Amino acid sequence: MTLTYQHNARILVALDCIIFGFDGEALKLLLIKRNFEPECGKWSLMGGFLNEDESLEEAARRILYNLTGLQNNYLEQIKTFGAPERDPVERTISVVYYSLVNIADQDITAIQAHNASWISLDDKPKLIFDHDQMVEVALQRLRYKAALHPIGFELLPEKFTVPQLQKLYEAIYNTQLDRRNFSRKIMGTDLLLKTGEKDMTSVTKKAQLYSLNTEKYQKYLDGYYTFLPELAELSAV
Amino acid sequence: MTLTYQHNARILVALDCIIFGFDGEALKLLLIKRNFEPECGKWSLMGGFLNEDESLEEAARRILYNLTGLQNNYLEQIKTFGAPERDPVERTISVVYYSLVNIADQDITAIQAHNASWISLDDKPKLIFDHDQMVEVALQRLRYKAALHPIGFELLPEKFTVPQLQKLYEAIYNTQLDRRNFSRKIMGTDLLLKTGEKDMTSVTKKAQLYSLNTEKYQKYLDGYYTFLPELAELSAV
DNA sequence: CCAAAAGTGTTTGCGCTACACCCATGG
DNA sequence: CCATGGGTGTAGCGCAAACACTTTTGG
Repeated sequence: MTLTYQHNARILVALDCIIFGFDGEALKLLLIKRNFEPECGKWSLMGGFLNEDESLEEAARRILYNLTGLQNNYLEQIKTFGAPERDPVERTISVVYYSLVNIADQDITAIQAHNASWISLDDKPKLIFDHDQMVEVALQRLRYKAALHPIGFELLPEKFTVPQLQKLYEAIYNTQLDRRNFSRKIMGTDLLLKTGEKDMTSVTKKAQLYSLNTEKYQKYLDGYYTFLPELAELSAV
Repeated sequence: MTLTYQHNARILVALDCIIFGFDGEALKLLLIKRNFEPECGKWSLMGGFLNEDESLEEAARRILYNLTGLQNNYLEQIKTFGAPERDPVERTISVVYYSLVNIADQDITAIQAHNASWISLDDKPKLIFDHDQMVEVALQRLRYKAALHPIGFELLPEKFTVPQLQKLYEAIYNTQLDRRNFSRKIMGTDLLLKTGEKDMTSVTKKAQLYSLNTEKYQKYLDGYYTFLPELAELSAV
């Protein structure tokens, strides 16, 4: 006799992705204006269902790739939502991931085909089902993580300036930082490599362009570092 | 026509619980020596399947209650495991929770009925499926969380001494701490209330018994606090 | 009176914060 | 030469780490 788990419920497993981006000014979300049922016409996260033969992370990457054309982004599982009535169509649990992408790398055609747009966190519309709650948890997690690990870089282009990095952190934590202290702290990590180039888009003094020291970056990711102490308390869980 | 998600796969959803306890000396896990299939005779975490009408947390609490007779413990979702072949019987994803319990409160009859025992982390046997990995992630998470939030108290009895609390932290992080600095740091939080009683089990000087200031405790849980700076780097993620 | 563990005090130094000042660029 | 924004330096303070000493208890 072959062993089975006969009498237990089989349930739909969905995945939803919170996709963060940064345009130099504000922290943004890639959201979908649904042109399909259910809740057609309303805003939601990008999602999909788990297939029989793929892992959760594979499914999340597939969904992300379909929407943005991007692969190998920073992707992290956050939490699984499973309230019985969360999807009115049928009992569905949803495994939620968040990803960090460099807006400049996106595939605009793919995004438009899905009827998606980048929307500032401040302008976020109400989303369907429990997606608002998912965004809330994702933002909390991003703040928590970015205060202790240098994942912010994932949102920037290859080459970036220190003031750009600062703007990013200010957007994530919705706060103001001291230019001098920020610069010293970041420089102290040895995470930045001088490229020798300067940011020519600026009108006044051109800032140095840096690239990420990927070797050190890996070490900082594996380890733990009070990246921005002043931000720690803003990242309460 | 009613809307359905017809063509997508329905999948078994399991829950597995990592149950941490502390006996005054070592950090322990409540593990099951399986007397049922599959993998009968081997060690595993306590688990079960999600029912149609319950939420994930409800299911986790049900499983925890069945094994220990305990309710209202500290319980937190960690991660969902979903590799296609993780359960050889049938495709199953597993939502993993960890809980902190006071060993003294357990229901011994229930535990024995499930063929479960408390086992020190150091003596942990190999577990079935991907359960070893789950424990690994749970321990990481406990360390990460306990360095920034005072959840350690959940593992202790109502009344406890400062040296007991210190022993607990030393067990969690597998390290030695300075008595003087530890005491000062903990006292500075105003989390402890003097009971006036003393620990009579000790042979030499009897230590003060304290209880938890639950009001302040809630605030510390909601917020963020570098509880034990020296431990922060041990809690890398 | 001694050993073992609990409790209190003190110094030192590093790192965060809050500032002031100089440099580069375009108009 | 002036406005804007980038880059570097410095003083003060608070907290954590590394210590020594006293107190309580049982034998």
